[in-house]
Amino acid sequence: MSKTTREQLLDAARRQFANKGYYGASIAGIAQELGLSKQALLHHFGSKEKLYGEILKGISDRMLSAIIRIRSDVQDPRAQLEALMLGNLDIQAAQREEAQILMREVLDNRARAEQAGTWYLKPFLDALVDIVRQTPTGRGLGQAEALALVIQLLGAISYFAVSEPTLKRMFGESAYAEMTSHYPEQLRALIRARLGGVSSAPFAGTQTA
Amino acid sequence: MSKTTREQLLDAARRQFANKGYYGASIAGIAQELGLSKQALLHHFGSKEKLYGEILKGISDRMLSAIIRIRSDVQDPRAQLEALMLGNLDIQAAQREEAQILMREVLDNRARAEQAGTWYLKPFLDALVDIVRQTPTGRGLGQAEALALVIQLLGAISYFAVSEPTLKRMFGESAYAEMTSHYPEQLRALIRARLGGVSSAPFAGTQTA
DNA sequence: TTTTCTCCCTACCGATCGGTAAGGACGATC
DNA sequence: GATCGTCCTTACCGATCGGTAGGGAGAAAA
Repeated sequence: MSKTTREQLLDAARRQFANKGYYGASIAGIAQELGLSKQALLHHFGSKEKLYGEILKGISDRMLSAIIRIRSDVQDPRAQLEALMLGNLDIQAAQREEAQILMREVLDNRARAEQAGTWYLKPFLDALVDIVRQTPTGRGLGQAEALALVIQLLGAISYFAVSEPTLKRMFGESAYAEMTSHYPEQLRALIRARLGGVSSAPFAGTQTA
Repeated sequence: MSKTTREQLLDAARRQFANKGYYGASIAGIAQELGLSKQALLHHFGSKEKLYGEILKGISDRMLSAIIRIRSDVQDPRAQLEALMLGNLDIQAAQREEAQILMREVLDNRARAEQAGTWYLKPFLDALVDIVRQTPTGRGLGQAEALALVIQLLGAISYFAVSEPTLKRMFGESAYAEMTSHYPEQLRALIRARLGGVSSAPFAGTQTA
């Protein structure tokens, strides 16, 4: 409740960038959500580009810290993957918006500030490839094959997070809710089918014998 | 070489809509690609919305006819899935652009002409769910669970098609090319791991015993 | 030759975009 | 009380957007 204007603006901006994209969202529209003029927004962030950059940085920071935390908390690489996929890239409101922003970033391929949108994805992908190649299935794979597998898994979860509004409209609220309730288990099934099952509970952090 | 102006405009429009999105692409920019003015484009299509609609319709027609063709040509449902995923949603230039457009359509969630972007996706998804529920693995799944599985598979391939420019920039042309060469086999591995292997060649259309 | 149709042009319109300029309200500091 | 920085305002700017109005070139039809 005691959120600063700046934080409220960031929230509104994240929502609008996720829903309409960078060009589709206007700084006037974002500011209007709080009953402010666009110059109030410019006062806090300087320019639209800088505002967007701050949102990207927030996403990046969250992802990287999640990697570090999970890699130190969890031992089994397959459990690490499950935790990263189901935990970090979760399906909560803010997380889904972030997934949408990332998907747009990947789609747009624009040279925004020296590929600001991609430099921070690289360490995330590298870490995932690294983890995959530590699993029994992944040990036999080359770098490119492991990357292909990572992209598949990322796609499986991102696509779901991203297509929520469309799926809702297509199948109705209740059908979508039912599907959502099944999605984590289906995702776990996919990861295990492809990489081999994890011995115990996903977050247990099974010690390396 | 004897492509009509109209067809060339459609090609240019598809490319620009894929790269920049609906709002990012301008009709003046599309027409300029052929050295024409935007009124030349408006003469052929009437409005930007109608131009975009024609492109969506083209994608829709291609997808639906692929479903019909494959469902009649191939018997085994798992082989149908493989054929639809690896054949229809292929990774050629035009197909990739179509995948990008569809991804943007799914992301945007705008009410364009009574959800023009989604009505034609529905039968495609319905068909895929139908096919999945004919496989040994899918027979035990409810509608929602089967849909979740379909979204996973669609995500795995769409995400790859869509993130090509980003991946290229991140890992370099050669690494991307190597990954691309491995992708179909990795995708087949994913489908088989999740749905059970197909007895013989994927396109053989194994008769129902 | 005149008419008509196709295809494309220049010129212009209102709306909206991101951003600048200048200043008012208000609390803290001196 | 005067000064200063924070936060926000209205007013305005140039650029670009999709779309309209009207006309010119040129082939086909009369």
